[in-house]
Amino acid sequence: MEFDPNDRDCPTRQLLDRIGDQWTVLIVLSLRDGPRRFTEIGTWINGISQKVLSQTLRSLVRDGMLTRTAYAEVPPRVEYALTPLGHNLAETVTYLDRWAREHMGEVLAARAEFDQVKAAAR
Amino acid sequence: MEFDPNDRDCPTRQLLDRIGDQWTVLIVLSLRDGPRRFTEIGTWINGISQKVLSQTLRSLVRDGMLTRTAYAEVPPRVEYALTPLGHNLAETVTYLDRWAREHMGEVLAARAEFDQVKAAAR
DNA sequence: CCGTATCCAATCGGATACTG
DNA sequence: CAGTATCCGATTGGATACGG
Repeated sequence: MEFDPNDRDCPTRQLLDRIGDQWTVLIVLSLRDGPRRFTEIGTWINGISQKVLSQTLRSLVRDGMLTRTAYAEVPPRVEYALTPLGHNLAETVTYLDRWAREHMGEVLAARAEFDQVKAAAR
Repeated sequence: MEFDPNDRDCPTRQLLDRIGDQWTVLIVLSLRDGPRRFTEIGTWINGISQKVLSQTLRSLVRDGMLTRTAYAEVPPRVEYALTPLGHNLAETVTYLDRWAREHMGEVLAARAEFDQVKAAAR
């Protein structure tokens, strides 16, 4: 069976959309080194709201990337962990992470250059 | 200099956001094999509107990923091509593409499983 | 602690129409 | 052909409040 992301109706398009979700990448990265609790993830990822974190986690569980384990304790404890499939994604996403860190300087420079030329054109 | 995508104000966050843009990935992929024209890209990527294509291309040029070359012909011809930086991103994004194609089946199965269990719970 | 529910502002993105 | 401009519906996501 073949998948073609260019096709609007191909499910891979949905997958790329998911990765495209800015939060998915960060959540997956945050779980590379082992399971974490709900609040831990939220703290690690600066700026995500509780609602969005909850939504994103749920859909990642649904897609088989994460497992959710609730312990019957007081106070309650819930841990999220990557599945094998999730780990696989994490590896891929790690390339993105590395790329962003390595090339951010070039991008910033390109932007400055672009904006300057544009301003000079007036 | 260090970058931390977890920090809300870190520019790498913006970079990941850009990659997160569903269209960026597809546009970059469409240019892997060489320069293409505006309409070509739009045709290859099923479902993108002219407006969004235009916007996305412009910001990719600004970020130094793409070059835009306009030829003084009638009818006009404009070609977009990856810069070295863009090629670099393309390689990284190719991993995503491959990942999506290879694991789409598993994701689909996980979803079906998840929805079934959820339905049975009622 | 770990969420869900609701409201609402802002952004996104499609459709359409119009220029160089 | 390669865009830009405008309108507008749909989606997103934050803030807040509340429940298990």
